[in-house]
Amino acid sequence: MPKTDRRINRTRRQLADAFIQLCLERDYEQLTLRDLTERADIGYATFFRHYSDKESLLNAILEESISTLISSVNALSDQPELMMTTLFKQLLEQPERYQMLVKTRHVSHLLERVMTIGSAMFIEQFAHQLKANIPPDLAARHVIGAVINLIEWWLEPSNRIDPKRMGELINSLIMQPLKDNPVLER
Amino acid sequence: MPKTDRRINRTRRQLADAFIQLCLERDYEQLTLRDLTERADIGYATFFRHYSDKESLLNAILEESISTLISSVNALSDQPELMMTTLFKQLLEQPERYQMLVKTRHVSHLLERVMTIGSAMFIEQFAHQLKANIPPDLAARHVIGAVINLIEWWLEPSNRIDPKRMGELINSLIMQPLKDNPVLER
DNA sequence: CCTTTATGATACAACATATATCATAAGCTA
DNA sequence: TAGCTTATGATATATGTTGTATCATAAAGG
Repeated sequence: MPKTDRRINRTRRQLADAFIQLCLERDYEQLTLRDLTERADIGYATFFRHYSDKESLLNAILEESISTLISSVNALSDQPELMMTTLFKQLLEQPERYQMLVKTRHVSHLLERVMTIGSAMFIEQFAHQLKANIPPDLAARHVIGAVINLIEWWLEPSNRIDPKRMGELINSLIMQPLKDNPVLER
Repeated sequence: MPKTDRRINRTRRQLADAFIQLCLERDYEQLTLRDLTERADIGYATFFRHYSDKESLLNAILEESISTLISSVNALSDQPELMMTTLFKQLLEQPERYQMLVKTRHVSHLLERVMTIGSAMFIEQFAHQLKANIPPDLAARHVIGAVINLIEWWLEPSNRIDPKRMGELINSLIMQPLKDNPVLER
């Protein structure tokens, strides 16, 4: 792999940082590339030498973040609660970045992206012990959607409770209710 | 209350219909007002005589829909499962409209809007029987976010399972796990 | 040190938003 | 039905954004 020019890395880092800042300050929709390049302190035309448009930059940040998260969590797919705890610890490394990502999730189609990744993991872990009469599609969607929902809540600075506790809560509120525990049947 | 000119109602109905169609065909972001007025078959400038911008039109549709939903569901706040069943039956009256609304939820801040409405209802119904150590904020956010998530899933034409069953599933997957049932304590 | 390449600045075309104007058509009222 | 009122359509225009092209300069790499 050829190493990349320092200037390229520098420009892209500035763009990503400015993008995250501005997305949290105002709405993604009304963030213009002029604002962005000004905040990033690079020339306007330079933007297009790296990304074709605003959405491409967002997707680049998303893909990089997903890689980071996957590699920190991948080995724990057989221990859902620990996996969640580890995930929240990782989010704490760059909370603003992940806040931006969940805030703009409709643009990047983050949910669909995570569904693709997480469904296999989910089915392997849960499908065989699903409660009767719960459509597996619905179950997978519920787990992933509900976790992303709580992540979004938790990323608000005043809501950042202990990652371990978040793991426990997610386990008892989302994971356990899916399992075929007789006492849960109505 | 003064009755409104037929032309006004007609124009607004055409705009709303075209808006719903186009939002489902492509993304909200790249839907232009020229596309919209052309599809609605009204003059471009006429749009601004009714709404100040694209977002205002969306919010008008949202508020009208929320009113409809609330009045169909309001009396059932003490029977969560029946309330959910009734809600899903109501969604079936105009599925495309509600699909559009959940798809554009980031623009209209639908979640925040529903949180405002639903939190009071939620606290009255659940707060006194919340499991120990679950922050009420988190619980409210979880219920409302998870229900909206399943609504979005269910509105896909191939996922429209029986409303009564959806009520049962939501009750067992989302509502019950919040309650202070001893057997659920770990 | 010399070559390569990323950047900054600038100009420009295409397009979208938002407003203003005026003639016309449609609706309301008596 | 007649006549007044008002919403609409068409058009022109100002403004701002996107995306591309060009060229001189500065920075990086070998």
